[in-house]
Amino acid sequence: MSIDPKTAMATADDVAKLVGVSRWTVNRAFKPNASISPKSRAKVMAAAEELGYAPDLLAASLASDRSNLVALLIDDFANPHKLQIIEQLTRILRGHGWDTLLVNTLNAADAPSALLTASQRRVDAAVLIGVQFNDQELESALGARRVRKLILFARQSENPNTISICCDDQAAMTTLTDYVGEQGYTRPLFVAGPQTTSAHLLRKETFVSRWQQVHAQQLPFVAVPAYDPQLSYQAVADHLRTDGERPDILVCENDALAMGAMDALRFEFNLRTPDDIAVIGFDDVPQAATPQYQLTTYRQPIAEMVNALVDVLKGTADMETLNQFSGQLVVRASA
Amino acid sequence: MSIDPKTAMATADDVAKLVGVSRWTVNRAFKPNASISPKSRAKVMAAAEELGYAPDLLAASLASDRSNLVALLIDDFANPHKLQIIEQLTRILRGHGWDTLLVNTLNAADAPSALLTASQRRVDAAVLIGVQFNDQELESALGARRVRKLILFARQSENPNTISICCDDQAAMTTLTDYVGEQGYTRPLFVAGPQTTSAHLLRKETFVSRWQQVHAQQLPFVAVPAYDPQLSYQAVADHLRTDGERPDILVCENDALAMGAMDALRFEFNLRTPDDIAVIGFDDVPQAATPQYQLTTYRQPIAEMVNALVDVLKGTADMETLNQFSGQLVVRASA
DNA sequence: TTGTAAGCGTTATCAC
DNA sequence: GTGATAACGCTTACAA
Repeated sequence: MSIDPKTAMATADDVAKLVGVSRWTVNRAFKPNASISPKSRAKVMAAAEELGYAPDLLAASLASDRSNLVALLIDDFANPHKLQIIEQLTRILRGHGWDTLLVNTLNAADAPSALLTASQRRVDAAVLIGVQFNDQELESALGARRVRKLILFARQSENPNTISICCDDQAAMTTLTDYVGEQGYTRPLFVAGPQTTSAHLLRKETFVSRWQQVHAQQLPFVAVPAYDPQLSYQAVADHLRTDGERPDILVCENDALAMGAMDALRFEFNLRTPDDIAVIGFDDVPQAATPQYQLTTYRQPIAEMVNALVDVLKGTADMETLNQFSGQLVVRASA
Repeated sequence: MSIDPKTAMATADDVAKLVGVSRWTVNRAFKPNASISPKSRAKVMAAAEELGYAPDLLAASLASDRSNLVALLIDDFANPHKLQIIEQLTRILRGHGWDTLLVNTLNAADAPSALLTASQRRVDAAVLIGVQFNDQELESALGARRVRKLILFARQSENPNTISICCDDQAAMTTLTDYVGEQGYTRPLFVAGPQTTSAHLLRKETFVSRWQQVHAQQLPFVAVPAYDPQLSYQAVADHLRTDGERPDILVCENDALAMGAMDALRFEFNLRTPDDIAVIGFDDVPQAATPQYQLTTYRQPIAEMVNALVDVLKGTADMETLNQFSGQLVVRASA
């Protein structure tokens, strides 16, 4: 059943003994740029192979105070965009030598405890992605103080103790707002996510203020309690059923909401997109490109942002531009 | 920017000094069932709070040889079912005190290296979920004998050195096959995933042999190179375009393939489901329940299976029943 | 290029 | 209930 190694795991000392060198030499053989003769290294590596030795990363982390571990905190698994981000983050980080601890923070109340766990594992950084964790809670959480680097990914923050790697949401949303105007839509309905933190409010407020500035018109909106297509479906269906004036476009905070909204239009009201009501999203998830959605949306440069995260970890990042990434509007049939 | 604790992190010794007890007493205060007086514990906890102390899990793992870490190896991020499994695994494991290392194994060749990394972090177990990793490769990776427990989740294995936590796929597929027959379908087309390992072939072979046994009829199939709806869309579209006889039902190895297949029917051929061609899947992903799919499928008891994984980690599992879970057919409109 | 000594912060085990 | 000793396997400095 279980693979119980009969003999204890080989250590650097065992290898050293076998080769007839010091433990340090064994260690150097495993360091890329260590000063060691090719001959010694070859001998060490051969012996290591024979004994099945590989350096113990736990002991290494303890001694060096660098874990090469990053904690990824997520609480929002209904949004398919998260799967994309997880994929890219884990892949690119691993390519640069970091492993990823995935922590499912059940809800906002659980986030401080998740952060504490991460700090106890001595992660080099904790990356919060979409976690409902407002700046105030962040400030007071013990875990937050214990974590070396606290990084908000794809989300802005006003907290000076955190590093925010994200698009310029205002700029992105302005692009999108102007596009909606140019296309001739006149009665937008904004479909927003949870209205819990200032960061969550940003896209909506940018859209609303920009629209009012140009069209001098109050805007209705729907608030969905989570970035979950099914909840969006319900909220949009309820709203359209009760509210009098029918919008001509649904401007959605992200694709998860947009897809649910579009489904509601089609299956609850038999409305076509974009002929009856247009829909526009944010994120460009894979499903957005499928024939049933053909969703017009805004794509963030995730890979670039992850590479910036790597720079932050290495300490070589340009901190000024970290929250100024810009993506692109992806125009499809839905709006 | 980063939250560099000005003072070094407090250790158990610091707390001990402040309280005026020994380091071991501090440690006991943090152990649930340690023999320590409530008074001592309270004093220790107060001091710990003051100093921002929390036990270092790295040092604890090193000393105790138990990491409370599980590595999750995944190489298949296009399948939305993975997100569900990840969510439940991370949540339930965390509830029992295990953290999860998420390793993105880029491809089959990369899996041994991912396993090595995990072992170097001294994980208590490595869980392979959907990794294209055949039994032979498994065997050689196991040769290193570095991972304590190697667990295949939601997949069968013939390798006696691994622990397989999964449904009885033959039984499940037989249920499904019989349902298809009972519904009166006569010309099934099987939509299969990668034909790389024996485990991947299992569902298809079960369906084919069961069908032939009852209907004495050869069965066509399509092989999709990955569990990706988009690739399934293409493969199914190509097949239906070239092949003469039109099937009356697509039996898909899982929902990811089924959704792509259904999209192809609708958008490439303007065929309706189930009137023109029915579709049946496996997994019951959230999208399967949406109005556009209404997918008939088979749901595995993921939460139960994860709880079994916890038992395996604790060493309290009944090893006999680990690969005998049974799920249920979820009948919706698609077949 | 190679070796030595002194930690890193815990836990296991035994004594008191 | 509490305290002390010896690991755990590596890294950092420095010496040879």
